[in-house]
Amino acid sequence: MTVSKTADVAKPSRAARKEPAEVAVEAAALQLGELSELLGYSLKRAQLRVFEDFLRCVAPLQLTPAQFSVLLLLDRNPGRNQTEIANTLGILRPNFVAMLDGLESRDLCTRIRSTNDRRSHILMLTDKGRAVLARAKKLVANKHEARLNELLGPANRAALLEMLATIAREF
Amino acid sequence: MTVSKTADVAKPSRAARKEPAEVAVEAAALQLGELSELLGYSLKRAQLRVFEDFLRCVAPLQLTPAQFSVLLLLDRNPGRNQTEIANTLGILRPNFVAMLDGLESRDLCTRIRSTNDRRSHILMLTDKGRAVLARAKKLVANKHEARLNELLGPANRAALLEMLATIAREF
DNA sequence: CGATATTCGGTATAGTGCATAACAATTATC
DNA sequence: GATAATTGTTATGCACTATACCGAATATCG
Repeated sequence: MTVSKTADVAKPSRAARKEPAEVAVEAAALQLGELSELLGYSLKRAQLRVFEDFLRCVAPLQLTPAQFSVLLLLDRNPGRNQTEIANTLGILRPNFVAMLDGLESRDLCTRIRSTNDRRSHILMLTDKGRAVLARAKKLVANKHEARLNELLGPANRAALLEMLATIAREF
Repeated sequence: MTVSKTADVAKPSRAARKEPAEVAVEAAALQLGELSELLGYSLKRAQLRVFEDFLRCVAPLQLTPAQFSVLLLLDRNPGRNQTEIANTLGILRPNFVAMLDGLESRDLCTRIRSTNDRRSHILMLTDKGRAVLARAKKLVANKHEARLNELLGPANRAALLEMLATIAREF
């Protein structure tokens, strides 16, 4: 469809009349050109794919990558408040409120008013939160990361991770 | 960070308000734990950094990564319509309209009603568009990608690009 | 041919992510 | 004790994304 007059490859002209059995010509693939050399382009495309697959793999638990990262951080860092967790994840405090509301309403974590500083809320995983996190970890490891390992191989996957961390840290 | 893309708005000064706060005690760093092994996490963080740097490097031309990719595609694929360009970049047609409006209002490209199919708009770079693209390419190559080469080394950068492309293609 | 379906660009709209300003309560500073 | 800073929060705006729908033009097919 959309046969361009300047197109390089055209169907051999069956010109006079339209033949019904002629399947529509698939448009020629566009040339990406320098785009395929642009790191940001591949980076974003890959990121979208990976997040997409993450969501699929962990769909039974209804966790987004961001929510999963929060649960992981809470498990690893008990006794921290909202600001500390949000800062570590690069989430702005105002935007972290609604996110925590969601997790707390699902009984995955709780806010506890600190006795030291009654302004701050100490965040804790609930038992259910720990259970969900454990299940999520397994899904991620066995379905998500395993698939990446299969695609790239363990060595390449490790190298990729290292380079991405370097960029995130030092770029 | 937070480089506004929409208009001539200058970047909000970072230290405008909060200069004197030279904090003495920084809170102990949180443990990332399994987060550092999660590819999607590093992937997104790296992508944000790379886009941020892209915006900085190409700031004189006021081009976002998405706009740059459109100009690149138009240059490489003359005679294509909006749907083809948008599809190639993973942009939905409705969202591509405003984007083209912006580029066209800056006289970087034009929509030309196709004579073959009067529904479709053939997209073309203007002379100014080609000039801006040429300048943008230099900025990206000399400032942006050069910095990545410096950080990773040419071989690693190529390997990274290849793996990201593989993920974007086959994952 | 003519009726129907499809495609194209476009509008409207809703959801989400991200950023800033401002506020009450609390704590730190001097 | 007066002032400044911090914490969680609300409100708000902007950009990006996704879907439904529309008129015009074209394709399909009886």
